[in-house]
Amino acid sequence: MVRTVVEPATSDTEPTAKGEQTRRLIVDTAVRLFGEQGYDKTTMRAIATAAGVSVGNAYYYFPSKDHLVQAFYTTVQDAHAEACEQLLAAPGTFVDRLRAAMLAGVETMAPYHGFAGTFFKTAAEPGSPLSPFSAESAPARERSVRMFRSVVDGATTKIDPELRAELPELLWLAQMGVTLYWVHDTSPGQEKTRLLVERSAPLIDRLVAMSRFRMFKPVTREILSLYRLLR
Amino acid sequence: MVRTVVEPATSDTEPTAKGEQTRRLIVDTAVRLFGEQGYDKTTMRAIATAAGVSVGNAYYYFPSKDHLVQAFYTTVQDAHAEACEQLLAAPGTFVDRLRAAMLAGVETMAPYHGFAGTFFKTAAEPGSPLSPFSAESAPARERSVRMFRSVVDGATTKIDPELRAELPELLWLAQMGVTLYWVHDTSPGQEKTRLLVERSAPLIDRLVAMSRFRMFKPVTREILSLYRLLR
DNA sequence: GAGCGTAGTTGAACACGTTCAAGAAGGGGC
DNA sequence: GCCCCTTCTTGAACGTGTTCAACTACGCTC
Repeated sequence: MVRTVVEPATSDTEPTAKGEQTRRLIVDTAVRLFGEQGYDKTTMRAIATAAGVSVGNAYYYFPSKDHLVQAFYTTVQDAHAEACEQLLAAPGTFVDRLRAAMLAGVETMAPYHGFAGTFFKTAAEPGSPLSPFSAESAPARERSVRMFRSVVDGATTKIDPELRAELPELLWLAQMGVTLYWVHDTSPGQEKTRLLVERSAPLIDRLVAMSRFRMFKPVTREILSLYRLLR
Repeated sequence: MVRTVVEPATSDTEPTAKGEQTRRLIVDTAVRLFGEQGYDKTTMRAIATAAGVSVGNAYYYFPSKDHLVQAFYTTVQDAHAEACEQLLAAPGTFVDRLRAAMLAGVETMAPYHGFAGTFFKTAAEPGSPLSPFSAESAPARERSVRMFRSVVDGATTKIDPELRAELPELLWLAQMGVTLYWVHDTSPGQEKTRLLVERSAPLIDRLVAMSRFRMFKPVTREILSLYRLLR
């Protein structure tokens, strides 16, 4: 029996060899073109041509152009997570770790600010797979939350245990807010967003610290309970 | 060919009589169709046909389909402002007025929840005239802020003067947040959004009340200063 | 009235995202 | 070899938002 180069391909990551290859080819080409010339300028025909396949073939693998952007989105997010891993290796104060993580996010996205808006547009649509709240985004979202959990867990600062459990998700939400601001930030080099991070990190730190005092318990509880109810 | 009968329509706000009339005709038709069948289903050709004009004519008055949606948006916002005027006529506690105003907003938007998402999509784009932060939206935004100022001014509750000045804008921002949640809210009748309003109004009220205490001054100052810097 | 310039109007044409019926490639089972 | 089934691939075709050169209607001056 001749062993082919094709491995068993049970059910793990590759359904079939051939298909996965063209899929990758299309994704890579699309990601490259998105980065080079932006979302709107990059047409499905251009992607297909550059990848050496037909338009219909791209649609065999991706239901829509949006789904191709998600691949791009994932790439950026992976870069962010990777950058954070190094930054958060050593423990430190909560404020330092938070600032570092958030700043890394802004830094990672920076090259794409020009066309981020046009894909942010589709991400804002409720039903879109690109929406940060969508089921399709769940892996990326969880990865990001896990990263913020590491921010919290590696922090030497004291944090109220009840808040601590939910804090990673809340910080992720804050990061979404920063991203929202960043997308609309027209200041040169998005310096205003950097300012926002620089100053809101200590602010969040202070609020977290305050929540440990007895007199803030009711309001902290209320916020947490409301958040749990509505997410 | 059906000719619409043109009456004088003595100009009070119109630059020219004829143009303004077709403009209105197109807007009204578009708004009607948007409400009837949603954003995506309503094509520019359908609008033009229903209005009895050509496609190109619609583009003579409106640079894009998005700009037509803005007319719809303005209509809804006007309804909200009008509803609030009655609700806020008599003075009351801050929390009651805030809840009433925000709830009225949700109530006004409710009929359009089905297709709100698709137009929200374009509103989220940074450059879009539909963006709540855009120059084109300034009148609507200012009207809304003015409404929240009336919420604050008519309140019998004591409020820190420094906060009081910025509070209307912050409340408008909160309202934007509620709207953001509302758009993504898939609960029946958007009851979760109503819950959000019901419970966040007392929360905001409590935070506002707390900000009067001496020990909160620094953090309040920092928040306000950061907000002023970044808006 | 004649001429002229601006405002208003038209519909064909363009490029795009997306769909689909049709075909090609590949791989077992006999 | 042959058949059959699934996976993959194609490109023409559809409907969309948008553009544009051409045309018409109107108000103005002389």
